[in-house]
Amino acid sequence: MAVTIKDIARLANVSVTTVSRVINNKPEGVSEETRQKILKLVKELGYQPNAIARGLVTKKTKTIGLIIPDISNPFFPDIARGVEDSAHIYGYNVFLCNTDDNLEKESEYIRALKEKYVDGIIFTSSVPSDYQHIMELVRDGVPIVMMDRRMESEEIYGVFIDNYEGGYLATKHLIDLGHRKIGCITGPLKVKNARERLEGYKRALLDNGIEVDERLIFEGDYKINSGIIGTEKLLNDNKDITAIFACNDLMAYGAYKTIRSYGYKIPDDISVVGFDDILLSQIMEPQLTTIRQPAYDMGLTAARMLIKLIEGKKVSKKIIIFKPQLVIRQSTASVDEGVF
Amino acid sequence: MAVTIKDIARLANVSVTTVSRVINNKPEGVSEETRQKILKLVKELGYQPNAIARGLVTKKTKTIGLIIPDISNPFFPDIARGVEDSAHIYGYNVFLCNTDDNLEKESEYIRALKEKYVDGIIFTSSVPSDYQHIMELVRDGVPIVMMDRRMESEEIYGVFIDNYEGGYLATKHLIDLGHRKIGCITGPLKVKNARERLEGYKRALLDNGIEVDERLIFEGDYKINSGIIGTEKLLNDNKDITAIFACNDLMAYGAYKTIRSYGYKIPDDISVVGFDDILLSQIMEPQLTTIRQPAYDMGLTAARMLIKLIEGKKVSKKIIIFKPQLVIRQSTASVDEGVF
DNA sequence: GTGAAAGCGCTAACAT
DNA sequence: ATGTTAGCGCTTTCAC
Repeated sequence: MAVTIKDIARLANVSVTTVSRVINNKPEGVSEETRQKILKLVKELGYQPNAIARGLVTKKTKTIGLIIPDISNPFFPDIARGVEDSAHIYGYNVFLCNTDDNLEKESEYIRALKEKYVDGIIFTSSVPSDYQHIMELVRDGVPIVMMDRRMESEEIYGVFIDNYEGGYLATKHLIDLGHRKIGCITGPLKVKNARERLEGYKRALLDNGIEVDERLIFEGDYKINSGIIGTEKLLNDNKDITAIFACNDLMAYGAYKTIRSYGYKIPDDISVVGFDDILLSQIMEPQLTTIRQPAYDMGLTAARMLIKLIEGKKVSKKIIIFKPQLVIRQSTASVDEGVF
Repeated sequence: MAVTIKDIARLANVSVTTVSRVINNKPEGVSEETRQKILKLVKELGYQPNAIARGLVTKKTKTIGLIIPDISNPFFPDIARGVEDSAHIYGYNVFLCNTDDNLEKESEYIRALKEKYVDGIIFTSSVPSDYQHIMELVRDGVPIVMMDRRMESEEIYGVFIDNYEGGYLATKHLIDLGHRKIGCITGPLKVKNARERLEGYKRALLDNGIEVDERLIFEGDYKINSGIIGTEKLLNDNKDITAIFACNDLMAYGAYKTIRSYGYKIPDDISVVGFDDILLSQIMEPQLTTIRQPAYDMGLTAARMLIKLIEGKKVSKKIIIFKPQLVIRQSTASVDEGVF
């Protein structure tokens, strides 16, 4: 049997109230003498407060939930690490939940997290627009912060990256290099960030007097394989294509594979730009030019925001938007004019 | 205010006991009629049991802790995913804890997890041999399962890979290809798995009549940079080296970089073998020959084992050892005899 | 400065 | 088949 507050109280000849005051560092109403006596006993007996009992009365558990699609997708570990680091600093623990973008699993996790009285939840999931269970959380007063997945509602706090600008930057970079026939392999278009990146791509084209050609757009799913297939389709349908913007690095890697198998060289024949800047992008050869998302910082920020919300502190902005950054490496080159 | 068991009881004109019986699916002692009445109310009011209150009395929280060095190290996400999947199946949630192999952080997490009354803990950490706080957990009766980090104690459950055999396989493969001067970049030797891989390397050498040459061994730390530095040292000190066994894939990648910068070709001039088989190893060029660890399965297995322990079920084996597997890709080739 | 008592929401003997 | 009661370990009024 673990030692409880009662044990300490009995041994110190004081009430549990007094012990409670000491272990919670309440400054008032305990003489230095008794405080020391209690602290001594706490140490000797290795007393650890029971967070469950405490949680039952305070309704606070110092626990948050992190809901992501899949921790083994290389984009998420950095986010998770940021969230966890932030949480740890403030004395919180984090429940890891993988939904595989499955609405049902997401609901299950939400239910479980509510039953366990987490103090708040961070969502980094890319589920379509069925936000019902999320709005329900808001209504129930559970603090939540969205990441990556933008909500329409003004009610909701979140940290995001400017996906539109990311798509724009990537495309603009290619245009500046002289490319005109630029393929785009998008994420799943039911996901908002995928639509935004695509919008950025289109706008950059338009701003530079290039028409949007639907045959140059392929809807992928952010996984390697769709990069492979998408590039095949793009290459087959557009003989004059000189560049591909893959809307994440994993698909860019898929694009590499196909481009190679067609006997083309990167970037000599085809330039490629990715999105995310995961470790992979530095390891691929040639190293991938990509749009950097500061995943770790975003995780850090989201958790900090959530905890402020939980603790009733002022949160200056409801929405924090990080700026994407173009990282130029070796997968992009200017169009060799001789080609034309 | 959330709806409680009392509310349901009142509205159903029954006692809380009866409600408790129903929501916990106790088969005995509730008429079908009242059961239905209660279930209906539960649904209507959206009643969710308070897991904190339940935990306080049952001393079970349906929660486990996962302690790893760093989720952003590419080796751990798959493990974490396996653990979480397993946990989810059995109705458990998992706390993610990153220690950075820092003993102090590990202790902090253990304390926090104990305060939160997790039902058990999985350790995948590579801290040196200060096992005191772990033995303390065992003494306290907290079920724990070790992964990757082998304990001397017979008391402790765990799932591991045969690191010795992995090291042996890697080295033997190189020897079979005709290599004689084989460098080895180890993990941090305070970590047991690092020592075991090195042992496998040495034994394979010895078994094939090759002397162990300490100048061919460099102690790294499982990070990219030590692969870079280690290879520089190895290459400088041993002009006739033809192969390198990097004790994980990240260091193998570092080795690639150095080998390239010296103007050598892989595998023509230098063969490289890694360890882990993370996604990276397929993306590197040439694709890395490596020793595969079934990380996801190991996570799955560890969590299943832990939960059996928690629930008092029979666990057939205290220690489960997975077999490593040599995955031959393109970074190894037979020694060009012309070299000699 | 300190303590008594109530109660958080639930489970589990023990009655009936 | 159902209810009464005690109590899990803690915090929190309120009183002294």
